[in-house]
Amino acid sequence: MVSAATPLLLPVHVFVDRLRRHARLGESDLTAIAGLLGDTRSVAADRWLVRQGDSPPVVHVLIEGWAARVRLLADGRRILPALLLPGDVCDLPTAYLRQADHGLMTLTPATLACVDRRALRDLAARRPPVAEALTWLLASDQARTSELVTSIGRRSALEHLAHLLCELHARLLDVGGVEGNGYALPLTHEELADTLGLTAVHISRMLQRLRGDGLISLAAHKLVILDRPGLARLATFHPAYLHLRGTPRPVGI
Amino acid sequence: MVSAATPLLLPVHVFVDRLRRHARLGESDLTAIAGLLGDTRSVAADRWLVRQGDSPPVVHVLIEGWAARVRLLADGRRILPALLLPGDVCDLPTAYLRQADHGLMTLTPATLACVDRRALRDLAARRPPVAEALTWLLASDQARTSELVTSIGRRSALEHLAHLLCELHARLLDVGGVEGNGYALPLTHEELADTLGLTAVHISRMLQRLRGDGLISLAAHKLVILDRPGLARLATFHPAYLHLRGTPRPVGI
DNA sequence: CGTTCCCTTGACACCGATCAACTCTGGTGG
DNA sequence: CCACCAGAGTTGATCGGTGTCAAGGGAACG
Repeated sequence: MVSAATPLLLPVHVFVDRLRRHARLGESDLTAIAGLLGDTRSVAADRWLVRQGDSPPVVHVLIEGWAARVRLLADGRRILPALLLPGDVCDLPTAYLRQADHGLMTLTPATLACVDRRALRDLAARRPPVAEALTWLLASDQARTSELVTSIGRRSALEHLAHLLCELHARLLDVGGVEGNGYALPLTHEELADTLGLTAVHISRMLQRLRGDGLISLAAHKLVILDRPGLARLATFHPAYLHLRGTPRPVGI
Repeated sequence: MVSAATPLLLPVHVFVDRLRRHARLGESDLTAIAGLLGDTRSVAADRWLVRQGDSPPVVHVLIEGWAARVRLLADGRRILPALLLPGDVCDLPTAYLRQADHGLMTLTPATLACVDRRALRDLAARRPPVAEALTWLLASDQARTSELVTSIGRRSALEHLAHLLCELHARLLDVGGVEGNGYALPLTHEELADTLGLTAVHISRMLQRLRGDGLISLAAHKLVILDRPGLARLATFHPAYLHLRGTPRPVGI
């Protein structure tokens, strides 16, 4: 199930590899960062890694599987302000704030690396390029969140769903999680609903519309994009906001 | 009108003063930052400072007045993913990305300071505490945007509006823009609608509800919060996400 | 083989959008 | 100082998108 969700090539170094391609870091910087990524651990699906309000001493780097940032309101309403894919730093902002204003949980079985907050900040202080890379990560994270605000606030449910499917395609492409025109989409409708600010029932309806319009097929958590230009047009998807400049990694083993 | 909207004490140094209170910077760091804040300029209301897609060579720091980040969809739909108040850095993320994925415009007459992107990054490279302060700014910006996602995605129009009024109160308090229980709210209903992802007509109705419930009064762009606990309760407003640790500045001259 | 989620579909309710008319306000020029 | 006017706010009627509730079917897992 893990390997089905994330067919990655070099498990542990998705993150370092991404930095190599997108940030301006020398090999010694990369080695230093890799040195902080000590212990890797495996976690089952639907487990809390960080609770809202905690202040964990580490930053989590996702290596395999899917995770999400989670925000809860007092009465149980829930939203996932970020879906996290292999190579993503899950909670970089909280390394610089007193407490996490979002929780962090796995959505599939996952493997993670942890980086000590203090060690990371010390490394950044000693190596300006590392500090720049972290800042770049934060800035592009912010860009993604702004795009999400735009989608939730001003796109229709159908447009927003199409946009999410396009975004996931582009992000997975960058870490080698795409095969052909499709990818594994391990989320339930409820999880999709909570990332889009909608309800599971409505997700089901909108997926039926996308299927009926011949834009996608989705079964057994395998998504295939049948008409990529059409889907992108419907979503007004412009991948520039993802700031993925490097060439995508090759697919398969 | 400008001074009515932003009754500030030490115009040029709102920003430096905020860093002094919230970040761990030595006086020499602060002086170095202040040194970059050379030329200040005044801009009329409703002027573009940065167009979506541009890559301006400077970062804008708002000194007086209100501004906003603006995102536009192809068909004219608009959302303001951030309202910017005196002391805010308007577009720090774009200093680290190739292009701005949001525009930047003034909402009232405003005065701004510009900082050369390159000079800022150089300073951060030479002074780790400055780099940390920038990272802190980015992280708290991200926290605000996440809260916005929560509000747009999961709060009702009434709750969201109440939340915005609470947030503005807290943020203005931090820069000395609050008098008693009220503050100048120079936005039109349409601008409020575009920050909440709603329509101007609905803003009008929700403001009437808040007035009718005795929570606020609003006339001539002067907002008074009549029942702060009540408004915060309705909004489930918990100011922790703003990460304003320092003591608020005193009010008046 | 059974049970538990998860997905699907329908009927209906409701929140917020849209359209339209009217009022109020503040700024401008005579 | 007054008359005018454009933009902003208010209110009502109606529409539509999304939520809610409920029931049934199917797939995955023990």
